Amino acid sequence: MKFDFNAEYFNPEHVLECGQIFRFKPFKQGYFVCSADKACYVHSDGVKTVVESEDSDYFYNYFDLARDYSQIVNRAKERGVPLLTRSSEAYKGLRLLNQNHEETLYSFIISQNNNIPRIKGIISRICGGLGEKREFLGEQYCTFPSTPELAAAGSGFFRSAGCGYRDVFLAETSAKIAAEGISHLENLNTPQLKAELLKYKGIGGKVADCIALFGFGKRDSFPVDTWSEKIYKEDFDGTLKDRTKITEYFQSLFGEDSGYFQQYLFYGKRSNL
DNA sequence: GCCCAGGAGTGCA
DNA sequence: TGCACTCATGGG
Repeated sequence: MKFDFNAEYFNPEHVLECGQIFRFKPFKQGYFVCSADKACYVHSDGVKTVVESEDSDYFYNYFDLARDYSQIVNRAKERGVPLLTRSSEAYKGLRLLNQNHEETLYSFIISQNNNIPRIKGIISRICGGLGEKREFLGEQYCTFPSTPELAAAGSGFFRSAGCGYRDVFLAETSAKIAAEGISHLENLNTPQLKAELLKYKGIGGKVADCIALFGFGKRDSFPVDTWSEKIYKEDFDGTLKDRTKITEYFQSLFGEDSGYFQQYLFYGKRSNL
């Protein structure tokens, strides 16, 4: 099955390269993208962006296609912040993904104090070791392991996959979720969800914000990492040092647009816009 | 060899 | 509460 969408506000490169997703690779004329136990092929000619998969409904929601991003970009430009104006114009094809809860949670535990290429490698090895092998469009891929499979693997597996000291975080948190489930995380507001996420080993403020934003659709989240800190100092003349307070500063400034604007800024800053 | 990466846990004052 | 220290690992 395939469907297409206006490419102006759906650019595969912008969506995938902005740091919210770690399981994708160049494929044919676009990208091969994996999410949970599914895969799709997304490509664009600049006019139409096409998504091919075995589950159109899943990927229509995954790419957040029910939302009008032209209004978000317009609101970003109205802020009068030079970096935000440049970034939202240059990357107006960026969209926030609606990712799987558990894949997002484990992936961002791995992301702490780590760089994106290495994060991709680690997650790829975890999926290769524990996931189910499948094929789509003649391309082999592996599903993201279930929580019970991760919990059964133990810290030794995570260490061998290259997780480093994060091995025990993944082992403990997957065991806790295997025992308790995560259904209690649904239908919470953003502060409530963040407070619950902070109870897991390996999840601090920044990672909780990323999980809330990318895995639970909490668009009023504003993750603050080393890049956001740099943006705060250089582009907002900020003087606060506490990352929690920097997060609160941006949330009070951007409100319900926090998550979108954070991604424009993050991607723009990393791209040296 | 050093510094950095989408940071967080721990110990100590 | 605040702050310094430490934690694997690979790239530049």
